[in-house]
Amino acid sequence: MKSIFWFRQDLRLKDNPGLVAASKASVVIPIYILENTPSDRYAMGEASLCWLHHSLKSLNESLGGKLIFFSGDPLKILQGLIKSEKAEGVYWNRCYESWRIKRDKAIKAALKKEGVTVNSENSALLWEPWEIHKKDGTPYKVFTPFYRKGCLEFDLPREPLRAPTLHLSKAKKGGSLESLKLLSKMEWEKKIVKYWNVGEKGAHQQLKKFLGHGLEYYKEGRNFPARSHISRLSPHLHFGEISPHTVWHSIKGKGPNEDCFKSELGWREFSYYLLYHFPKLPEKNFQEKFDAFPWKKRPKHLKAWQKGNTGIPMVDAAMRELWETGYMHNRSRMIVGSFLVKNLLMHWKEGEAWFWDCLVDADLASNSASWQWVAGSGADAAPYFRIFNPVTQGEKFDPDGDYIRKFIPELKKLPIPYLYAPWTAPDEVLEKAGIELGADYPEPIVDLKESREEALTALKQVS
DNA sequence: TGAAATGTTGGGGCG
DNA sequence: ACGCCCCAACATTTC
Repeated sequence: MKSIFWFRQDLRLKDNPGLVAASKASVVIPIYILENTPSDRYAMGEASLCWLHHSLKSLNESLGGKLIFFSGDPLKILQGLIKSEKAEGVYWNRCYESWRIKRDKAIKAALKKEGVTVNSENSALLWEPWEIHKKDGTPYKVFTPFYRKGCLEFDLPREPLRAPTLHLSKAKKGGSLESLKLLSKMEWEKKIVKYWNVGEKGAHQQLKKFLGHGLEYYKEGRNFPARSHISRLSPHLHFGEISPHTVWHSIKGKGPNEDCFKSELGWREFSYYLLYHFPKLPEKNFQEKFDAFPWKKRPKHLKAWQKGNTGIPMVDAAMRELWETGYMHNRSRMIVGSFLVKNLLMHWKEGEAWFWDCLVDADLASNSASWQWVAGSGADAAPYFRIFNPVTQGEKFDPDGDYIRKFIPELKKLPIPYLYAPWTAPDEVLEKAGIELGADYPEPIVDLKESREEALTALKQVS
């Protein structure tokens, strides 16, 4: 007897409940489908496609080259395969984007009708979104009670499963990884390979590294973008190269920062939870009062923000980190988010779209929930008056200037404290550092104080 | 997981 | 020794 296992965002063998279920039932035909999406909005961005390519390559190696690739409409592809392979079951792990939930439901119904066994499992979340609710039955809208009362008191995450013993069969039809042409469009590949170790093995190595010397100072250290006290597991988690359960249980008893890091996994759950209960989260303001806000269109400033040419070093270093590595430190994400939405008064969707394209960890739930959080329009969001000062943030969280100098080499010779605000440096300091403002490095595109005042006045109206 | 303005306190210099 | 002022350091309030 043969079953199809459909890999999706669970590109791993360890702790993979769907794969375990399939392997218990029968010989397994492993496949991956590059799914068609209801609109470009949901199609993967460049960085994600690049990561996906390498992750699939690694997975295929773990499967002895037996993974077969398709692209298009999953239902048609599955129906075709079931026929040609005489398969009797289809297994997968659940995804939580609403278009996928709807689509998977339809697939399940159609296949069951044809007498096929269909089984889906949870591989991605510590708590299923529909299990957690307030006493009155409505969903939580505030993180702390969601996490403490809703999740932790509901149940503790299950132990991770071992990789199953697989009896694999290679599908006769279908294509190679190269046929998906995931790398066809851009130059990201070389960069990604340089900065990351993509795949299940890489994910576990990264976890080990974090447990070895990141977690110990996590609570404090995670605020400093130049230091390595963050897990950097987000892309691995997004693609399911490692499960949140594995991470959760691996940090048990690992010191005083354990709970702090666990609650970050909690925020990931909260984002998925919000997306599940409010499927419009990627498109609509969670708080409707923001719908009327007159966001500005300023294409030149948007471009300057995207490419890290705002003239404000902490913002530019962060944006260049993103462009260079496909990743951005969380402290930096808050700084550039606040700057775009508040100092530039541009819609959070502009930022969300750029991150979607550039981040290797781009994730519909986390990305839209977090941008709405920054903008103040989200659930349990930052209040409208919380506006980061990128100069102060730099002074506090990049005290040695390492982060700025790493990503903005033209400012290398500029001494502290002018490094955080080059426009305040005396002429002779700039000259000595070999910088001509406006030529070697831009003048700031907005005045921080004025734009702050303007944002406060404007945002006060809707709040 | 803010920043800036405003308020309070207490030590030290000085007449 | 005393009152006064200055101001850094910290606390509170406001947006």
